[in-house]
Amino acid sequence: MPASYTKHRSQTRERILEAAESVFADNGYHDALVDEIGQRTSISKGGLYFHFPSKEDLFFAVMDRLADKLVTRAEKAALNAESPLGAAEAAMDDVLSTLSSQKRLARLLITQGYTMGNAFESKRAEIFNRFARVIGEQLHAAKEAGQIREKNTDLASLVWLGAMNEVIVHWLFSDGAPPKDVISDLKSLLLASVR
Amino acid sequence: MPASYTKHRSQTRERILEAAESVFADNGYHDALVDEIGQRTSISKGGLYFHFPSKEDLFFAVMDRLADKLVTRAEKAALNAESPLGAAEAAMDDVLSTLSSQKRLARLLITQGYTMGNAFESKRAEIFNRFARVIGEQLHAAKEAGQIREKNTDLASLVWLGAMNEVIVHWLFSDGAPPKDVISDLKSLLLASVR
DNA sequence: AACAACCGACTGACTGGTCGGTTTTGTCCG
DNA sequence: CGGACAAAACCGACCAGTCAGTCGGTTGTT
Repeated sequence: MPASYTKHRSQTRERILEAAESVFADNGYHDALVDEIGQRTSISKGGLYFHFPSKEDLFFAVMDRLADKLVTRAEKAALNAESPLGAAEAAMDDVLSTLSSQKRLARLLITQGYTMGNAFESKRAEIFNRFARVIGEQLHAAKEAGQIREKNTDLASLVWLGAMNEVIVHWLFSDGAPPKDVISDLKSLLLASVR
Repeated sequence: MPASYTKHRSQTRERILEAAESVFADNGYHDALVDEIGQRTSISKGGLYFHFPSKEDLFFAVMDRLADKLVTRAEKAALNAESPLGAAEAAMDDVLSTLSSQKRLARLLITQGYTMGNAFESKRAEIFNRFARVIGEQLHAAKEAGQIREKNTDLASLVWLGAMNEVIVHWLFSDGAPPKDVISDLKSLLLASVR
């Protein structure tokens, strides 16, 4: 296979992922039509199936890509903090700010996968564990540094994540305030929980 | 319509709801088959549709019934506490204990509805708001009583609920500890968050 | 008789995935 | 350079399974 193929190949893959993200975000896994992804990319169904073996694979690829982007951003934000606890705050702050301006992606990340059925559970766990680890590592470091007194940092990171998740869901489903508007209140609640 | 009809009618309705709960819990809304609910009740599909106008209506009826049971239990548990904050704890405790022994129902309540697609969002919001209100009212009372210093009790109840939710999901998807095993640690975390 | 309750074969819309064929791209060699 | 060959990339009509909901008919109750 000539080298120049691979370049074009990955460009097309990216184009498909982009369109698929959009279609999945709007309709959820189940109600998303492969044909619609085809239309938005101007690639026929057969062409799509040349690049991805199944709708399910395509969806997982979309989710992994999205999680990568968000986790990478959050980790970078955490680097600029001067203390472990500050880093945990910064990561949280970054995720909530980012999603606040992209409601569709927030929906995709948090709820649209469930429409797939039970097969989604492990993928959801995988993705949320990645986020939990980012928070959890910082909380653990904060404990080592004597910055907080909470011992069960794994549980604490679950609590933080759950709180973030619920705030987002409330925004999505009940027209609650955008997450970024409650970041400051949320921070003091969660900081108080571990100190 | 003779009176004796209504009695038998509501019995049958109950039988259907029971079976439907089981089938929806195992398979999620989308993958659940109306025919299977028929088999488990020994009522044909046509008979089912005599009692419920659609699969969707049946599902919502199941969810409402489940939420009723849990909320009622939780409210009763809250009554025995001697302080508002104690009542909030008791409600949380009760829900987590109850669900710990009924993994299938926990799944149904927390994730299986999503498989329905976007139409589920408002029902999810409705149900979670009921739980949030139970917690929120107690936290509000606790604030009035000077028992806690947190002002934003609505946000706090969202945080509590989100934390509970995430603990349950972690148990469901990642074989984490059953919620009842972390109740005590969770309590101290959440109490610390508002005090 | 009148109406509730129930039956279950059938329909019709839906859609993921396939596959035989076509077009495009890159390579090799005279 | 050009033209022949192969592989990649793409096409889209079609297939096959699925399943909620329907409806004409039957049974049971008052």
